[in-house]
Amino acid sequence: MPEGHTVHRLAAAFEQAFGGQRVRTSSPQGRFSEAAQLDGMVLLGAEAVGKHLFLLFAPSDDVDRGSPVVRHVHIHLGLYGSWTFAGEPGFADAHAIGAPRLRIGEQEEQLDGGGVSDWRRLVPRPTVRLRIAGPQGLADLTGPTACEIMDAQERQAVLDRLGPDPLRADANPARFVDAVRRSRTTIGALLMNQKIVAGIGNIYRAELLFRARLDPFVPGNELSAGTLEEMWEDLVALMTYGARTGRIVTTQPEHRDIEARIVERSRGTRQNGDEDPDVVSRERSFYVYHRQTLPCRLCGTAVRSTDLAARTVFWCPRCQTARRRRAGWTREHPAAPWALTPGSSGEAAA
DNA sequence: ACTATATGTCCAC
DNA sequence: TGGACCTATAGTC
Repeated sequence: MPEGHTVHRLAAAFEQAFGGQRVRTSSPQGRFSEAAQLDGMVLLGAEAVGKHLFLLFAPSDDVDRGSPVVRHVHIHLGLYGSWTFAGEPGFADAHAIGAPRLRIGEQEEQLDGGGVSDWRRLVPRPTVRLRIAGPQGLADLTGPTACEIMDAQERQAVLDRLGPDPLRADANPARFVDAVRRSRTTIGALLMNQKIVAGIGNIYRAELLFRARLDPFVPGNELSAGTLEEMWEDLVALMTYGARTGRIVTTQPEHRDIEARIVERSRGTRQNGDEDPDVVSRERSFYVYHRQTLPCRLCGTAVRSTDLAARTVFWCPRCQTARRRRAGWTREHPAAPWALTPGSSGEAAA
C-alpha cells in the first residue's frame, strides 16, 4: 500500500542491505521462476521511479570485468505488495529502532518473537514471490502487482511513461505544470495520473489539495502556473519527509488538536529529540484523508468524500473552494501552510 | 469462517 | 465504468 515515498525508502534500504553483494534469490511461491536466473548474482543497486522499484543484478565475473549486462528486476507493489526484512542486528533497520527486522510497507513483524532466533532459518510464507538473501540478512516480497526481469530498454520504456517524480533530483517540474495546464481533466484526477506526476497516491492527492485549498474538481487548465509550482514544492517537502520517516504527515503542528499534543509530550521516551516519526500519531497526520464526516481541522465543516478517478477523494467543501476561476487566480485563504514543519509538535510553525 | 477494507493499475466493454 | 488481480488484517458472526 505504498505511495512513492515508500518505494524510494525501499531503494535506499536495498542499497544498504545488499548493495554490491552476491545474493541468493528464490521464489518460494513459484510465480517468479526467473529468480533462478539471478541466483548468485551481485545486487548492484536499487532505483526508485514513482511507485516503481528496480533492483539491478549482474553476474559477479561480469562485474569484475567492468562492463556488466544489468538485469533490472522491475517491481510494483500495487495495493498489497510488501517487503519484509530480517537479518543481523543493524541489518536494513536504518529507520527502525533496535529491532533486527522491519517491514516496509506497513507494520513491523515479529520475526524472532515466536522462537525463530536465526534469520537464516526463517521459513518463508508460501506467498513469498521473491526472496533475496545476502550475508547479513534477507528480504521477502509478497503480493506485488509486478515482479519481472527487464533489460535496459524495457526499463527505459517504464520511465518514459511516467511523469516527473518529486523525489528525484532529475525531475522537471515544468513537465508537471505544463501537463496540468493543458488538460481539462480535474486536478483531482490529474494528480493520480502517473504520466502527469509520478509517485502520488490517494493520501498525497487528498492532502496536497487541502494544503493548496483547492477543490478537487477544478479543471487543470484553470490553474495558474504559480499555483502549480507551489504545489510541486509542497509535494517535494511532503514526500521528502515521507521518504525519510516512512510515514505520511501533512498536518501543521498548530492544526493538530491540543489533547493530542499533550499526549504526545507525555509519552516521554524520545531519546533523540525531534525526529522520531512516532511523534505524530496517524489520526493527527492528515487534514482530510479518511476523515469524511469529521470536522475540518481549520473550519469545522464536515469533510466530504466521493469517487474521483476510481478512488475515493476527501476534501473540505469550505476550505477548498477554488473552482471555475481563470488562470491567474490567487488564493483567498490568508496563509496556506506551504512549508511543512514536521516533528516539532507544540512549536509554532512558519 | 466469513466479510470488508487498503497508500494501485490494467483491461474489456 | 466495472471488474480482475495480488495479499494481510481487522472486524463480525
